[in-house]
Amino acid sequence: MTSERRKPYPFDQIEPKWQKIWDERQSFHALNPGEKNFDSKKPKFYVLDMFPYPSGAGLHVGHPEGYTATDIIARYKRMRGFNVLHPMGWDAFGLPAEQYAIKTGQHPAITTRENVASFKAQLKRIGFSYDWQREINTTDPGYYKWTQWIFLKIYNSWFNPKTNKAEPISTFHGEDPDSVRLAYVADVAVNWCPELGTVLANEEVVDGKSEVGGFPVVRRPMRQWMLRITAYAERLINELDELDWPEGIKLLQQNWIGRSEGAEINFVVAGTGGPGYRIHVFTTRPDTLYGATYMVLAPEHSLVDRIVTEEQWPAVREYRERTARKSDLERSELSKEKTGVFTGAFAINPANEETIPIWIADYVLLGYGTGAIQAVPAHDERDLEFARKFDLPIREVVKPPGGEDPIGFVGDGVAINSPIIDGLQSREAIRKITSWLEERGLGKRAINYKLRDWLFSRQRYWGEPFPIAWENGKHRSLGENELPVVPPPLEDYKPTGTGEPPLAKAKDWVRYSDKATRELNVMPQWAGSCWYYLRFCDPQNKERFVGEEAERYWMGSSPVTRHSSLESTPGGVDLYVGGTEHAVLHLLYARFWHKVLFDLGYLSKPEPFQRLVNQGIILGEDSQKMSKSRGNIVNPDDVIGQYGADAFRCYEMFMGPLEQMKPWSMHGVEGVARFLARVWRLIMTEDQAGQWQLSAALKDAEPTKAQNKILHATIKKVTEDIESLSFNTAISQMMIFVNAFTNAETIPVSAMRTFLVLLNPFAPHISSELWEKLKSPGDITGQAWPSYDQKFLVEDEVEIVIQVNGKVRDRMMMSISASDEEVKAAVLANPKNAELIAGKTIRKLVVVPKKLVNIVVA
RNA sequence: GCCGAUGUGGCGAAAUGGCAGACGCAACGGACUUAAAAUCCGUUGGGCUUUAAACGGCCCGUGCCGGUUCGAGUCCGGCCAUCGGCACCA
Repeated sequence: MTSERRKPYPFDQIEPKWQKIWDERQSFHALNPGEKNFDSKKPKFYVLDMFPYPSGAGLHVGHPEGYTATDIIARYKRMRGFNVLHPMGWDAFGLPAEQYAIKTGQHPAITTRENVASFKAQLKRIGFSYDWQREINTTDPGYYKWTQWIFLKIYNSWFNPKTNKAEPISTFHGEDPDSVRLAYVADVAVNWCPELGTVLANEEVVDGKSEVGGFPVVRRPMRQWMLRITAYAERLINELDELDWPEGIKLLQQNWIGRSEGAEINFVVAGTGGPGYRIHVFTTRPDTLYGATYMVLAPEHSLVDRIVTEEQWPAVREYRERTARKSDLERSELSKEKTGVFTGAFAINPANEETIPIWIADYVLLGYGTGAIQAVPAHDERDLEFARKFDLPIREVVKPPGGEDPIGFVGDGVAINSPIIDGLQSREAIRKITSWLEERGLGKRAINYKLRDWLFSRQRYWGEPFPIAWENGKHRSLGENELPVVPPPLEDYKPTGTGEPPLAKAKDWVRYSDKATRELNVMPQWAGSCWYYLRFCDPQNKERFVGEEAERYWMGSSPVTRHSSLESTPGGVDLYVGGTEHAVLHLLYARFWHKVLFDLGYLSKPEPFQRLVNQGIILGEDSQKMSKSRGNIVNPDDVIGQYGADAFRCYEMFMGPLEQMKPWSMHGVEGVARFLARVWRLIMTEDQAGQWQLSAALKDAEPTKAQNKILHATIKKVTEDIESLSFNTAISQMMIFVNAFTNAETIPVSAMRTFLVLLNPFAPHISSELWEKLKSPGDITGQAWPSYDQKFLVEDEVEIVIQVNGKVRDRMMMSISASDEEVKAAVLANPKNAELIAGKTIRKLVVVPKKLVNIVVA
């Protein structure tokens, strides 16, 4: 015999069998409204996974964690009578395929096709109930045609501040529509990564290095496409309120958007007076205006050139060049020590007409606020550090409430040395000085956001080309009838190294017409994932990015979930599960696109995802992050080969709470596999010849009272636990059920059938097979979810715990119907208790009905 | 530095303010077996104690310190540790 271990039950036969049946019957295909046999009486449920990038490395055990959770929900909801949309697809544009193409010359489309095929095979092997007829791929021209189409909608829109929403550009009546488009071109200092030969978004840069590959990143001005996501900052914050997302994720987005309320104040450059010589600063603390003893402009600020004095020019020029050369990494590394240079110019403080020096320093960022600040060293840590280093004056203008040292105090207190607002609390002082400034035209109330516009172009090959042509230095959109814009075939995918995109190499393709050339940049990987959940509703539609009726149905209101108190929820997808790594980027970008399309009237809801759940990371057996270098990666194929897909699924869920980070354990898989084998042997026994036969203990008998109790307790617990995504405890309860029936002389078939239905979402293969073996009617996936009967759960008697001063001393059985008074009397009559409380005074007697009595004595 | 999450046996974990450790793993003991695997049954937080042995009895125990309460893993205040996010955002 080889070392091949005998399988505890024949999962290696039944799992492929049922997967094939589901495929052939298309058991999980969801019909759209208007299709034949569509049942409009059923409520809808849209349960979505974050679709994967099909990498060459294949699936690891982290992917199927969330996928298993959603699959359980999908199967459960179907049994509860919902029309369930549960799709899967591929986020297949992106760097790895392109890098691979550079190395091997193989077209990314080929690698992508191969990787998708192996990912799909792996997912099918786990038995997920995806509707594969709805499979989509972001690199499919039939898909990215609509990604480009949405870009055109964004390009041809502007954000009308009066209506607070996006409108077609034709409704804009200003001089230059190009200045307000939601997609625009700007020369911006971008994160240029020489190694990758491309520009990266802020979010793709970690600690001054590229997130992919860890290469150094430097700042460099380039002409780039930007999306005006900042126009939506307010709505992106406010409309989080009614979403059922983890509070932590909402907070992450709020902080990312970073709303600050304050004032914009105008300073005039001394000795000039012209309107072109005003410095606008943003501050959250206008009440400290009297404490401003100098000003700082960002080194790149446009006013610097015009105000620097003759003798300061060399120093300023030298400083600017030095900061421009700094990479992000250097800027943050050197941030401990403040640097800066005096411009030689002075400004006038509008509050007291005082003349204060103007400096430049790289601790003031061009991209935030107005790129200029009033420096109040007494009440701002950074200004204080700077003032101390360069020996600038420090003036206290806020008195701390607790009598702390006012120097460096940044909290709220009472205004001092500030004639207009002296004696006022900070909050009140802010209000007063802001109106004072407003009345005199010296400033105004203002709100600022940390959020920047979205850098939307990449100098790469493997992405969606822009549907844009250039003529005489001006951009214009291509017609919708020209979509999709397909990237040209290339022999050489390598970056040009100059910052010019690889598409420049396709000379014929680039020439759009005699006069016009094509845009050479491609879109970032986020583009395809910004709207894929919409395409799933109607993936084959050739006329529209999503059919109106399909969108209204799947992205519309579903019966109110318990997580929301609202009549109608703002989000369309009922449950979205994925990793926290997308907490800000993908989820913010998708919300932004969704809102634009909603404003333009293409969608029925203002938010894409009503309920979001983040699955926790799965660590290796050594409790370390899984990684190639640690050699602790667990491959699902190995686990399934040894224990079966059902055991794999159940273990993924049994490990612990879904949201929690937890380590993998092969022993744990074994335990769950044993549980499934026990389920099998509850119904099947092996005869002399080694054949599986129906167990002799199976009878068409009524369950005993005890059996009914545990059966109904299991129905109750499993149902409630699935609803709350507490899959681990649902499985525990099913284990308790199986333990109770193991060794039972009589196993009622009816109880087993009910149990198999409960088990089905978790372990669909074994439950399907046993359902069939029991000659049960129909297919198990078409069964109705069982409900429990309270009458089986109630007992005649309950155990009452007796405590003395909070400590358990005894327990006794009491009738369920006993009144508090009867319980008290019985407890006091109990001889053992009498002994315990002998010689003491009873101070109090606490009775918790059906549970406990606490005798408080002294 | 700021924000957030987490902290319970040897391990993964469970517990509407009411018996801490369900369920699983590991370990140990037993049954079955020529033997092993598999399977089934049992023990298993720590300490003390009664007893010939067993049953039992008592005390301590949910990161640390304090509070509220008849009663706290759970609520409140303060700390510590680990992980994640942000980080010159004026």
